[in-house]
Amino acid sequence: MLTARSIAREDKRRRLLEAAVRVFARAGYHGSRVGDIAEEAGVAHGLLYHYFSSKEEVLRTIFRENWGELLERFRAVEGSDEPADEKLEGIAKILLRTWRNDPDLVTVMVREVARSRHLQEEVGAVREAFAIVQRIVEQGQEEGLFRSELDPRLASWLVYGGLEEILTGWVLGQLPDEGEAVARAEQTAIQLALGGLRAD
Amino acid sequence: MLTARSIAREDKRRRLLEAAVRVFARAGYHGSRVGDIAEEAGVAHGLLYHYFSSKEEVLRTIFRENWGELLERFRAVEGSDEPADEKLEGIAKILLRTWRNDPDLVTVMVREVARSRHLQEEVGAVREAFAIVQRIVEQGQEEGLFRSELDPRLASWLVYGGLEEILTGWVLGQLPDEGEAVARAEQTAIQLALGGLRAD
Amino acid sequence: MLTARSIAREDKRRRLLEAAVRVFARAGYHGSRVGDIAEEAGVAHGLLYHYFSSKEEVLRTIFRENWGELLERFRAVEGSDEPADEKLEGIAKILLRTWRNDPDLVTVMVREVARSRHLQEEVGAVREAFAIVQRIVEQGQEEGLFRSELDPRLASWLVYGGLEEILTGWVLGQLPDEGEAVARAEQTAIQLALGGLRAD
Amino acid sequence: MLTARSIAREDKRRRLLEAAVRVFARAGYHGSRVGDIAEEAGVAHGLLYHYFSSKEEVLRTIFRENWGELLERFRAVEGSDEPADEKLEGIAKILLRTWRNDPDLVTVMVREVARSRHLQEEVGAVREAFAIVQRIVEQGQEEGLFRSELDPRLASWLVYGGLEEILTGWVLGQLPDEGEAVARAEQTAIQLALGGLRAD
DNA sequence: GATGAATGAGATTTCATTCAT
DNA sequence: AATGAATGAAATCTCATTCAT
Repeated sequence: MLTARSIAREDKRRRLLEAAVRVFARAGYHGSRVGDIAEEAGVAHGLLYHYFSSKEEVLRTIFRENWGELLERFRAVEGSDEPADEKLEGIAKILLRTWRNDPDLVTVMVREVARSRHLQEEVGAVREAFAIVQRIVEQGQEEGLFRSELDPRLASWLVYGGLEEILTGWVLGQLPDEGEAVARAEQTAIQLALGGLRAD
Repeated sequence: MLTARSIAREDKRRRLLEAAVRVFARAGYHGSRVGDIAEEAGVAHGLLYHYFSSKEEVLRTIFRENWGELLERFRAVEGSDEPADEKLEGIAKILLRTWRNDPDLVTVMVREVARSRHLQEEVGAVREAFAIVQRIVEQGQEEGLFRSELDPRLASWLVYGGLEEILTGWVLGQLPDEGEAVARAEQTAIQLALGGLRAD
Repeated sequence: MLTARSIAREDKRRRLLEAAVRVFARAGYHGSRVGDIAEEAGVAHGLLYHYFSSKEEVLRTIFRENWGELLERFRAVEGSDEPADEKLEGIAKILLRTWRNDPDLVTVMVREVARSRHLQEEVGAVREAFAIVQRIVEQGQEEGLFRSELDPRLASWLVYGGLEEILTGWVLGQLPDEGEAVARAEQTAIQLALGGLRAD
Repeated sequence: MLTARSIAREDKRRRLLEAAVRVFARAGYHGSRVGDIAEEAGVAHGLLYHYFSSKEEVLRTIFRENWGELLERFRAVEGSDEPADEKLEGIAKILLRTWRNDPDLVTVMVREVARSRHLQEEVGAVREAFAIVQRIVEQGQEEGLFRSELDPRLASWLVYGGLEEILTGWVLGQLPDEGEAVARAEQTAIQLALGGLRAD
């Protein structure tokens, strides 16, 4: 039941998570104090422990909730009845457009989560994204669209890694990211990946 | 001059650096204490401060010395008189073969350095690697080997990111890495990248 | 007046106190959280503050109410017209039988109250018990039953301490406490004390 | 080897332990902060963790080192070739004289250790003291000095408890403790215990 | 150079208590 | 009365760094 109180509760929790994203993006996980997050959220730091068991649990939650959402969208693409190349294009667009949508979140995901030791247990959830790309590659090979001699698993890592590196370039401020540039990055990524995968 | 003393000195320094690589690989930068490094090196922890100004300086040194070596080899490839596709192949092989050569070092580079906040100042050195790949791509375009409509800078990030992701897969224990598998990864990476870049 | 409301009120208060005894016995005063007590009582922890001003006040209340009851029974023994040795026997039985009656309460009294700093102000109430024993000893000396050269105050502490140590042995699980054993402890305590006090 | 450094080291450790005894005696274990102990010892609080793994470990060490010493003396009495009554007298004197010798230490032992949950694991060491008293009682029974119908285990708890209660009275400031009073307490305790144990 | 005792800033976490609902 | 969200003081413990020996 959505009482006024349960709504308020959900609200504070959400505010803490969003504050944590901003703070982690700005100063990094290790450079952020629990008190910084609370201050950013406008609450006492003790409250954070009402909603999360630890600072690490906050990071884990950020990952879980947002990665889950991303996976949903990946799954939707996979489940569509498009040909494999269009699906891959869809994946690339979803991933790259997260940047404009929420740069802080992408920053945290790229810098604090992707290769972190804090979320080793969540590795399964990350693997799922690779598995989707891999299945799309396999589908493309079956359709005769993609070269069948390529190992689809390795290919999925290579393609995904390329996309993630673009995000990293934006996060590090090393690649231009205005609207135009984002579109060009999308195009380039898609052309390169599909060109590499495509059967002649 | 290499006196016995200066050699001994160099020796301890090196032992500390190598110990740090092992310890950082095992427990991460933040999970490692200065005392752990010293213990691994078999010296008292105070000694570390004779050779390095701080724990961070140790990480920075690891990066600098090893990245410099890698860059040397990249430059050698770039400077050779091979066609662009063979140069790119060379780069890929150098990068991927570092894994078998020194997994701990790769682990530290991938997990603690690549996207870290600790080495923002060293970003220039990383950029240099991208620049080399980018120039090779440009060379390929001039030679008519590679498609000229691709943005060479973005392409270099995409290609490099794919390679780094393979290393990450190995670091995380998610991709197989016995000799055979490494060779296949090389082949797949090269085929995919060149396939994507190649002009028809 | 005992309205339905005042009864309900009394009921919650009592439930909290009984819950506190169980929780303190299990985890100790410092190891117990106010929330644990409330949970054990099946109420929200905020409610505890309607009935008690603090966590310490809960402990104090446990002591006061139960020690008062014990004192009543001691006073009844003292006020009887039995000879001193039988009175002392009565005291010992009352004290030792509290264990079978309410082990949790005894545990709290022995571990959290008897030597605690939280109840320094209640020291007078404890002293009263010693005074009763002391007066019984003095009575015995006057009656010629007990040796008159013994300091009755010290004797009362020694006797009382012996009894409390038996309780402690039970609390710590170091002395057997099935029915038979309790009876034997009573007998031994009485024989030893009276043997020591008795004039030849 | 006793280098100047190892002596200094032992010195600081000892100073910390002695400071802890004073601070615990004054404010209780829970009322004392690690910083208070360090301040009393005249060192930085971090140093405490050089020598002890935790605040609790400090208390444990206080107990262990001092209780061990006491046990030694108990064992010496037990091992002597005196009759049982004189041995018991010896035990009583040792125990009661600890008060004048180191009131703070006795305070800590009585209030923070004896019935505490912090040192449950050390219970074996405490049991050893009871076992010694018990064996003396048994010896007395065999020698025909003590009444054989008394359970020697219970008797040892009763006797020991009486002595501990005298210490408690001193700790709580409820019993007089000048030289004269201590001597009288000794006499009374011994007369009462031996009177109770003695065969007619 | 080498050691490791000593320092102390700092960070997370706990939890009694308050108070708006 | 009853709830439990919110507060924030407080305390333990960690560990990079310094420095006397």
